[in-house]
Amino acid sequence: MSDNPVPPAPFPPVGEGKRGTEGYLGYLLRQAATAYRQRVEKALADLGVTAPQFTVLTMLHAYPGLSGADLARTALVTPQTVSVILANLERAGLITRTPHAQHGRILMAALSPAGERLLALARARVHALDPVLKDDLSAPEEAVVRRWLARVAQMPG
Amino acid sequence: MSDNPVPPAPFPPVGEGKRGTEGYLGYLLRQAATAYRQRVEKALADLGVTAPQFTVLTMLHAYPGLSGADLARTALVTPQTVSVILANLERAGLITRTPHAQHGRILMAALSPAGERLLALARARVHALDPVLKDDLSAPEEAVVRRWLARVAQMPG
DNA sequence: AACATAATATCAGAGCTTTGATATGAGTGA
DNA sequence: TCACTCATATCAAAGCTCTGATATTATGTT
Repeated sequence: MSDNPVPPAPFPPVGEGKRGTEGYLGYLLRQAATAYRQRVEKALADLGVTAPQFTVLTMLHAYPGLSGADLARTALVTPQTVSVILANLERAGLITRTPHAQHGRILMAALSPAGERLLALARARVHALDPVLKDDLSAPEEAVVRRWLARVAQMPG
Repeated sequence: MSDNPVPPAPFPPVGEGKRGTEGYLGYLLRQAATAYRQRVEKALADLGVTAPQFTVLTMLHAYPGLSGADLARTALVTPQTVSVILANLERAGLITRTPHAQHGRILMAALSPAGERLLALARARVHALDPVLKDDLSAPEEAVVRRWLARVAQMPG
């Protein structure tokens, strides 16, 4: 057995040591965001809307008339990415796009009535996840987490 | 002007109110992870390796011989996703895959010499980002953030 | 031994995301 | 006016990610 060419593949413990709180901050951030994104996708799945679509719908509800470029800057993604999401939302009849009055090139997006209805359902599902996300953080602890997340999001690319 | 069919598109302030520390925790988490992922991709771009590939290479360096299913569970993604990443890594000559001695179906992955060399370069780049990520957190604050991220990552899907 | 169950791997399709390239429109300056 | 620059939008290709389906291999049950 000792000269078996195939090593026994030591199994990494989950949530301990480098796989837990001792790991790299970036690794932890990625794992947490991945887990949360999947919970959001799961909650929205039967509504036929994806997490990125929900993000765009939410932004358009808060700020009707945003252009694709505006949305891209706000969501920290490229204009090309937003273009794909907007195309899918428009095909689903959830948004409308109208040319800007003065600026001929700009397309202003806004929720359709169907989009508003769907967003109301989606918001309830996603917001129900936030208390779980809050875990057992105390108020000062939550403030620390919020401040850190906001700073990381705003760091220069 | 008041009956202009095109509203003036109020511009959302960046980093304030709902777009800052007062926003939903889930929104903040997504924004922070997106911003960090893009910084990682930027740092790795000229090495020809992506962030997900770096993650898999790192795991295989720490635990040689992991199967695709093992990697999927560790990285919190589906086996199909890992399958795509492994195919690209193998095509690039960065990993090798050998059948398990007993378990005929399992393919054990490990870094090739080229993969080890590339990972060493990539690690230096990515690890250089961690101090920046640490921002100006005090030791107790960092502990709070780490504990929260680890918990969110381990919450049931 | 035969069947059922579970784990592993992969194919197919859809959507998200990036970089790079292209076209259009607005504004500025020679 | 013409050219230059900038912003907006989109196409194309590559990679990541998901759900759903399929094939193969072990294992456990009868």
